[in-house]
Amino acid sequence: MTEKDDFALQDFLPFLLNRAAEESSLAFQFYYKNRYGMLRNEWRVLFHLGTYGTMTAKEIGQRAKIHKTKISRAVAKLTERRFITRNRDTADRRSEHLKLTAAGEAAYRDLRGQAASYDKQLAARFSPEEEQTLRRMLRQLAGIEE
Amino acid sequence: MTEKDDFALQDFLPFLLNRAAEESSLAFQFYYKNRYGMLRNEWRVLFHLGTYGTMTAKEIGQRAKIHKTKISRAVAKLTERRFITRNRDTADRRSEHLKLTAAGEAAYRDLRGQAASYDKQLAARFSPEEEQTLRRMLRQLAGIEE
DNA sequence: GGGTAATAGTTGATTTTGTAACTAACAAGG
DNA sequence: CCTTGTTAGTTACAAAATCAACTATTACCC
Repeated sequence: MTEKDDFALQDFLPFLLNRAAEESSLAFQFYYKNRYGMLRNEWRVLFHLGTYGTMTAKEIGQRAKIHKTKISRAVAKLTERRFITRNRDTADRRSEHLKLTAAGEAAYRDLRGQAASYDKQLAARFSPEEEQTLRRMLRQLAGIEE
Repeated sequence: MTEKDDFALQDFLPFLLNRAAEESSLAFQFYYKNRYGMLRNEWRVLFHLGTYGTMTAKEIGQRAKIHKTKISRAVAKLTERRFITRNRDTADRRSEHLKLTAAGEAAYRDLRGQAASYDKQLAARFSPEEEQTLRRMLRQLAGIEE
């Protein structure tokens, strides 16, 4: 209809990235959703605490670039479900130190294993060099410092 | 805290993809939102009609993998704003053929130009070979046939 | 034909997200 | 100490996504 240009939606990086993100998230999302009733942000917070130990909401937000309201709600739900505990900092009583409970640890271990193998499966479509390049480029686009 | 494993959230492809998608969509989203008051799905529908000419809602959904309710609502809004027209198929009166109006064409042209240069800008961070590889890998992950 | 299933698209109820305003606590300068 | 500004985190309200049910039409097939 319109003049043929060499630019199509299928080539537009934001579109491609969104589609790839959605598609690749699907199978794993299914897992933590059905198995633990978690939402994406809850899984992310859980993962951070599992990986880095005790953190405050702010630190998680900075590292994962998740907005504070999302973290606040994720933390509330994870606490309610006894996956994490909150401890107010005695020096600065505005912030809280978050930490996984035993149940949280168990969920984390399970999900991390699942994530690792799923990641491997996704990456297996590419050569090791390609894979490395892909991750580097994505970090670049995501604005994540090396 | 927990045993150090070589798997971090920053390496998890679905996470990386999501972050990269979010980050890369931001600047462009600002443009079609502020300039045309469009939502992401409306811009996508517009772009499809601009690129492929007349299509039905179903066809757009299949190509872009957007759920039919999102398309239905996007189409309603685009029609209301006189960006597209709807024509019922005479043979199968369930489906409608959608087409851009002159105003829709104009918006499409503007946005496509904007998208193309934004895409170029994003890709400029990489070498031409890397860029090509990136798009191919993303198409792979997105499940878009070559 | 007449009944059942399938399809295109819409609508409504519920969840989830996004945005802004808010509370509580600390900081710093006078 | 008191005012002004900043920060950690929460909450309220609006916008959007999700999911299920719905209408209207066509297809199948006995």
